[in-house]
Amino acid sequence: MARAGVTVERLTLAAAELADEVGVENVTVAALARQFGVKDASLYFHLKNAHELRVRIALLALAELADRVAAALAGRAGKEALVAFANAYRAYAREHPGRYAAMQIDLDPETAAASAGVRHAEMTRAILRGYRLSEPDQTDAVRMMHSTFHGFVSLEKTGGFRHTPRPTDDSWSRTLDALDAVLTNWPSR
Amino acid sequence: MARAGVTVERLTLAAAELADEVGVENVTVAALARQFGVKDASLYFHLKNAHELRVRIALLALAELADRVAAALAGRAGKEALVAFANAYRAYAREHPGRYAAMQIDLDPETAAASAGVRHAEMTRAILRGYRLSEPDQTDAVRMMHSTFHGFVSLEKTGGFRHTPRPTDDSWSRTLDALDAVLTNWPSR
DNA sequence: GGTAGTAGCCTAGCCCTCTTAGGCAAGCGA
DNA sequence: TCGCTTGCCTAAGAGGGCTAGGCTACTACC
Repeated sequence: MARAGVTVERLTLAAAELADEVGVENVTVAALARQFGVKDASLYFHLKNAHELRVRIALLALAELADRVAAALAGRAGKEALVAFANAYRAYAREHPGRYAAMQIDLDPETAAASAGVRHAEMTRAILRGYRLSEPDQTDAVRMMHSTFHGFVSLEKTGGFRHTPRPTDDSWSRTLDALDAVLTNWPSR
Repeated sequence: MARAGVTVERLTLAAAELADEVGVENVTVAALARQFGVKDASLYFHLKNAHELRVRIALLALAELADRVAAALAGRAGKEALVAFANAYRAYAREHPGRYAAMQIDLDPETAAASAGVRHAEMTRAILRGYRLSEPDQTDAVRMMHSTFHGFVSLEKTGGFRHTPRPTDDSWSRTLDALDAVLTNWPSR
């Protein structure tokens, strides 16, 4: 019997695409096996378990997002950098809902530390260079920014903004204005 | 054979408690049936399907959270109201992780419109009375606030803040300061 | 107080998913 | 060419979701 040529990389990519189509919760080992024309049990030669599959999707997404953000950030500073970062983040979440959802599963500390999440955090910090904040305000600001981005994107996706007719795009750009304003004028204790 | 006395209300409550213990994704019809000393198939007399169970948890959580927030908001205004709202929100999410997670599943429009989510949105708007914002800034501000709260709580839970030693409580209170600052000084277009 | 009718539970059974154990064959290196 | 590793297989069990159809306890009504 011919070999199907299954590798962890190909599995992960296929799983990520499947996640974007049908949602992470429906990314099943069996469905993936079908796509590769292989029996489900065979995938356990490449994978420890179904959870590992989801973790791999998350790690892939984290890396892809970090790349995108890095590209968006290149050559920009201040508010321009903030907006570019935010838009890259939101665009990725919209284009890849399944991958984005996978990013939200909690990784164990070592995995997280080795992930592109670290790079991501560094870039968020880099934005703040345009706003001259010192510690611990910088950390707080990074957390607030990330919270706002993630919260907005997440609520937008689950329909949390649907009861008001105002276009979410407009709210998004005004939210970024507000974020820029508060970063330039960070309150003292 | 004696009747077990299963009702949709008792099922929902038990499911919500189960969700807080083991996570929504592990709230299964079978597990619930075991808790009631009943066969799993019997629950389909009370429930359309497993998804309905999760939706019911979400609706319960939405109502409970709205109650909590309403209580916290009573007699307060301005920043005090903002902080009280935010803390009630975060406290609920921490005490009831499973219920909170269930709140994030997307409800179909009619269900959402009939849910306590509406009450929740109204209360968020009520906070802004202390900040004299007119439309559409008000809507944008509501969305930004909700995004920040949800994003922070959600990232905190999944460990998104773990790579920095700073206590999340401190970042939380500073984020609220920042939010208050930007609401009092909302940027013009 | 007997007797419908229905609400509440049950068994049987199907399909799907996850996962382990053990087997066979393809293809590479010696 | 031989053998060993790698990649796939079948078999099988556990558990969850759900449907169909049956039995029983309670209710309401005459």
